[in-house]
Amino acid sequence: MKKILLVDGNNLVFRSYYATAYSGVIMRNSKGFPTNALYGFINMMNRIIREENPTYILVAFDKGKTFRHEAYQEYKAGRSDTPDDLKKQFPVAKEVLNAMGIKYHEMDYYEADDIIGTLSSLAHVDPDFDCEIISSDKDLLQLIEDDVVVRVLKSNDYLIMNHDKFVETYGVEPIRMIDLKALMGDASDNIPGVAGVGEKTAIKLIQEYGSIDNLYANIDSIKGKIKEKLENGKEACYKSMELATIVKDISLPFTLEDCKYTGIQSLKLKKILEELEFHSLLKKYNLLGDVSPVEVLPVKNNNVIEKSISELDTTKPCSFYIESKGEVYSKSDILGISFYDGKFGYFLDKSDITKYKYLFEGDNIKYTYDLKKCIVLLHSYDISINSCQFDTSIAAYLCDYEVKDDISFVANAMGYDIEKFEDIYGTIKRPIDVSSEKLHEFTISKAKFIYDSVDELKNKLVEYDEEKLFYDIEMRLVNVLADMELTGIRVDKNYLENVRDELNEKIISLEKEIYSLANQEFNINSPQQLSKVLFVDMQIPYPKKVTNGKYSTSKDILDKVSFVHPIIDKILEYRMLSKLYSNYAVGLLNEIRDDGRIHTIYTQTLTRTGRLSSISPNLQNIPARDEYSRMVRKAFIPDNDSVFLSSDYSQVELRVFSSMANATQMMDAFIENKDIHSKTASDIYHVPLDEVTKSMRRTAKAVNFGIIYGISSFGLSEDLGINVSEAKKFIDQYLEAFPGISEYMEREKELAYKNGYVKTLMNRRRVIPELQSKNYMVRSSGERMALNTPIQGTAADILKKAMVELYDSLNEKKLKSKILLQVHDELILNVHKDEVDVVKGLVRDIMENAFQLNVPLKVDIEIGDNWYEAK
DNA sequence: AACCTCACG
DNA sequence: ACGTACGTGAGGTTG
Repeated sequence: MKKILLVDGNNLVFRSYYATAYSGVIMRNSKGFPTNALYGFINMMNRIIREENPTYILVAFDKGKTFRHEAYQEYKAGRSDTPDDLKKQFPVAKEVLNAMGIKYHEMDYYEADDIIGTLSSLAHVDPDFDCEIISSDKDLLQLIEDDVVVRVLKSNDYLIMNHDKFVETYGVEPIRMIDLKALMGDASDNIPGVAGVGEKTAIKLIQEYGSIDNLYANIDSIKGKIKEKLENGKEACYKSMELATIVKDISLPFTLEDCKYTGIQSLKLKKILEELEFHSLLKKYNLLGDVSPVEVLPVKNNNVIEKSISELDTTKPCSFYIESKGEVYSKSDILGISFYDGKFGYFLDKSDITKYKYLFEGDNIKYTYDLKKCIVLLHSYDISINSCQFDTSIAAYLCDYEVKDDISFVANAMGYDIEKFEDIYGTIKRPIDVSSEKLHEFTISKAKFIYDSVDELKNKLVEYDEEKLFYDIEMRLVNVLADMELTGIRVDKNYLENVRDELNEKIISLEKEIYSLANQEFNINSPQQLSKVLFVDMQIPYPKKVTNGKYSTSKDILDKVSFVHPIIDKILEYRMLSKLYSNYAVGLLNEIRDDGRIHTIYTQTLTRTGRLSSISPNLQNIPARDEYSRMVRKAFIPDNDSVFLSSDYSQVELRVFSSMANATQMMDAFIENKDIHSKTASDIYHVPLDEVTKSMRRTAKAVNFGIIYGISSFGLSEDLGINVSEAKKFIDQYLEAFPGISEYMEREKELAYKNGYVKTLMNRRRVIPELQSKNYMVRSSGERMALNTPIQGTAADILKKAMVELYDSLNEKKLKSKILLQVHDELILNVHKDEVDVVKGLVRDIMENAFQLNVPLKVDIEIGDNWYEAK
């Protein structure tokens, strides 16, 4: 069976352009020619060739001059904002395809879609051909047949849509995509659709009526608003249908057989890539040196000469990379370690690690990727790492790359070609046997990437003004976190086992009660079954409007109907206990290591705001709010002769906010050390402080939280259980009572729109592409991120800074006390009994002076014999 | 793998 | 007219 790939070239070029253009800066070569769309396009084509290894391929383009539709004028209007910088790149894209040996086609009067439609239908009738269409445009889904699939491109990966999957997703045949588009329209293709009808309604209508024609034939069976909309939009609907229909029978000057993939023409490609200054791609295609005109070159990673590890010069800077396997790194196996000195590669065999201890402990400059992991991995060999001044994973994180455990993601995002870990070693289920030769080659290619990319990342850190953040906070924090992970926290296993058994008994008896109240047995953990039992079988009224035809069984819904039937409270209790059981009793017990301690792993390069995250297990979400939390928190205990000290920042995010917004009234409250929520209540309700009621304080507290999250009246109303207009009133009163805040928020948003990113007080950056979205929801969400990130991020910066200072200070003073945990605004320390007073003073001093805001920082410190009591 | 639910800040 | 609070991780069910 032959297979032809049909690529929507226009779509790919557009996507590549807008994927990077949003950041505000368009990539250009030294002559100023825009290259951003080409870069993404070529990489994408390269990936398609690599992954699909096609024998037949065709890329279709719009000719952009004349189209079949009368609606051309409108079409053109919709696209007339195509930037010049983008238009210029199309001809070059076609040259590149030529050089890559890939056929492309464009045609007067027709769109790329029509060329693809025609070829797919040719492939469909030809028994020798299967067909795969590649695009992110859902319009093309109408072409799906049993032997025609569409690879729908998503932001980072893709989804294969075949006939069955389409039917499953939309509940109608693929050809009905036309009818759906005719109803719901498509802004990006300038298809109007029926005003007021969205995806949900469209799907429902077509599922019910089968087609547009049948829908209008039976228009009288529809009631209300929808009927009105359909009648008003009838003309637009039929017009849209015409626009949405892809032509499948144009006459093409070539056949499927003519679309053979012929492979790269090296010289041609080299010339174009050089002109574009795509050095990484030249490297990828191995086109750097002399290229013979006939040779079709394979893509190769690494042609570094490997020398014996004993020859590595320990006085020169070098990069190293530890290749390791295993899901949780501190428990994982080292496969080998590579070095690269700018010229040669070296490989250190696992069995020789101890012998070459000096390579890590010398004071020459070193670079690596995920230094914390390296420290933890080498700790068991009794090796420490000195003078590692640059961690690529952290630098890339600060430069807003998406950082994963697998180095290949960052490397490929930066234009280097490193194969994915999985592609080399397979998965746990299906491991691939890797020869020693390959292991050396792959591992060295990673060390080489680290070495080669240092300058580029350093420059970016300078450009973004993040050097201090990088060197003085994040790089120093690596050592602190490594130490915390290695130290771990002691857990009373026996006690926790008792808790587990106790919970189990309670759960079993609750289960019985619930079954008898419901008069049936079912899986309480299944939201689907539970909603049926409650809202269908037992007829408990659903307290909210039903969305998507589904009942939610979440806590806030159940809370609202708890008075209706005693089963509700039982279910809520069951839920709480089973969560406690599986997540915090069994879950934590499974994480206790042989040393009787739990060693969480902190991820320093994950969150979009600068916070840490904690995994395997997550020790940042141990219950704290209700009485049950006592049971779990009591299981965490200090070492012998020690106590826990917990120190948490009081209202740090609000303090940061008031300082950044220069909200003087709120700042005064902090300066005068007043209860902030009561003070807020007093100001928005215009009553004296001593007349603030509990309910007023609760409302004020909710609004304060809302401010931090980037307030919306809907969100506040949900939180307070009031209606939206009341919530809006509170917000208005708040903004009136605290002059400056509203202006501050507008300023922040404006800046975010202008720059495309926001910054914390320590210059941590977050790019917010959502702000460019045409979708109101997505854009508003972006605005909330723009408001929240500087606050949450600055608070994170502050605690990180305090951590490195405290860590150094404890070491310098030779104190035995150690930082064990970080939970976003608090630290938990194991403090030796002799050191309690001095450490308490030290912690307070360092945390409260970690950063100079326009208001004081304040910490609350508690001491206890377990985590519960220290809180 | 995606979704729901719920634990934390 | 949209359909929502910000940032996380984990376990369970379901497709």
